Amino acid sequence: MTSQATIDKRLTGLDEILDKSAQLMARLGYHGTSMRDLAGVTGRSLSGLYHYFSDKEELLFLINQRGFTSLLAMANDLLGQNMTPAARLARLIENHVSYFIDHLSEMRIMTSGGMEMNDERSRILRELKQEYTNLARKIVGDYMRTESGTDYADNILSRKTFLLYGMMNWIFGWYSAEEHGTAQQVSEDIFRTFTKGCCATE
Amino acid sequence: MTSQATIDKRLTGLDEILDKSAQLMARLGYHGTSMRDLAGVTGRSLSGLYHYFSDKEELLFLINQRGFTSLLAMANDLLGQNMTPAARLARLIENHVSYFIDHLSEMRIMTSGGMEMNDERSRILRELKQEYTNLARKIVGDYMRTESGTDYADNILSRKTFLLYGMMNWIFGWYSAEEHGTAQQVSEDIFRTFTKGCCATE
DNA sequence: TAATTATCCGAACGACCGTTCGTTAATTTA
DNA sequence: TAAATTAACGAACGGTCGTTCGGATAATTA
Repeated sequence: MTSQATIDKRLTGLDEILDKSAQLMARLGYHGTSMRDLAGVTGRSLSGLYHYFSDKEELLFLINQRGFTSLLAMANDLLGQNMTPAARLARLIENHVSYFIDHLSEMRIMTSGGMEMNDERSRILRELKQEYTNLARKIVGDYMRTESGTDYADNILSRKTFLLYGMMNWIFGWYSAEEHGTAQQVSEDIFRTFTKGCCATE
Repeated sequence: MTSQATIDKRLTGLDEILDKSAQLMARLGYHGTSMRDLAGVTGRSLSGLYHYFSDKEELLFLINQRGFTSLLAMANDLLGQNMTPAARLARLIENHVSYFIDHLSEMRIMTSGGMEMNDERSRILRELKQEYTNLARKIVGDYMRTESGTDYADNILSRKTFLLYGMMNWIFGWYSAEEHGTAQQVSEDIFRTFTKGCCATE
C-alpha cells in the first residue's frame, strides 16, 4: 500500500509525464526546459500536456509534492515501529538514500529548491518539508540523547540534522553505482560517519 | 596577496557585475534570469553588459571560475604550511565554510553545477573542480591514515570526502547567522562531526 | 446506440528572449 | 590638444517562450 493520493484522482498518464519531465528538468533546469521539450520526451503534443496540469509551474509542484509525500510516508512508518533509536536512525538514512538513488532526477529537482511558486503551492511544499525535517530531527535527537545520556539544545540538534542531510542530499553530485557501491553501502557509510566519525570501522 | 589573475586584465566593473548577477541568479536560476534583469540590478543598459562578456554563458563561467580559483588558492596555501593533518583538515573546512558563508550566492551557483557550456569553458571548470577535489581528498586521506594507522582504498577516501563536502555544501539550504552561529562555530561542528561523530563534545 | 466525458492535437497569440548594430560620451594615451 | 581606446546606450533583429482556442478522436457511461 503506497500513498496513492496526491491531491485528486488524475493519475492515468501523469506519473509517466512527471518521471520523464523530471529527468529532463534535472539536466536542463526548470527554466531551461521548455514545454516543447517536455512534449517531445513525453511523446505528446504541446497543447496536449495542459490536460494534465494547468501550467508549467504546477508540473514542478507535482514533482515536488509526489517526492516529499513519499519520503514523509516512509519516515512516518518508521516512528510507528518498535526499534532502538540507533536502528531507527539507520533506517531513516537507508530509506532516504535508497529513495534518492532510485529517483535521482526528482531528488535533484526537489533539493534544488528555492523556486518561486504560487503562494498556495509553496505553502504546501513548505509544510511537507517542515514535517519531514521535524521527524528527522526527532529521530536524530532520540539517538543522540540515548547515546550520550545528555539533552541537546534545539539549535544544536537542528544543525546536526542539517549536516546529516547534507551528506545524504549531496549524493546527486557524485554518485555512480559501479564506483561507490549500492545504496546499502552508502547508507552504512553515512550512518557510521555520522555516529562515530570518518575513521570508524565498526 | 590574493589570486588577482583570472584570465586577463578586465576587472574594472566586472567584479561588481559578477556579484550582483550571482545574487539574482542564485534566486531565479541561470535560465530564469534574463539579460534585462541583469541590466536592471547592475544599473547598466542591456547592450552595455556585452562590453564585459561575450555572451550570457560566459558570465556564468566567470562566476564559477572566480569562485573555484579562490577556493583552490586557499587549499593550495594550506598544503604549503607546516601543520598536523588534523589541523590541516580543520583549516580546510574553516576556509571552505567561511568562503561559502561570505559568498552564499556564488556558491549556490557553483554547487548547482551540471550546467551545459562551451567545451573549452566546461573543461576549465572541470579541471578546477577536479584539482580542488584532489587536494581535499589528499587532506582527508592524510588525516585518516594518521589517525587510524591504516591505509584506505581510493574509493573509500573518495566517498568520505564527498560526505564531508555534502555537510559543507548543504549550508546554502539552511544557514542563517543568528540561528546557527558564526562560520567558525559551524566549521568546528562539521570538523567534530566528521572526525568523531555527532555526539562528540570534544 | 446515443450522450458524455476524457484525451489529444495544429495553429496561432502576445510577450519576452539573447544578441547585434550604429552611435555617442567619457576616459586614457601620445 | 589630438588620437585612440574604453564604456555605455537605444533600437531593433529573428527566434522561442508559455499559454489559449476550437475542434477532433477515443473511451466510458446511460
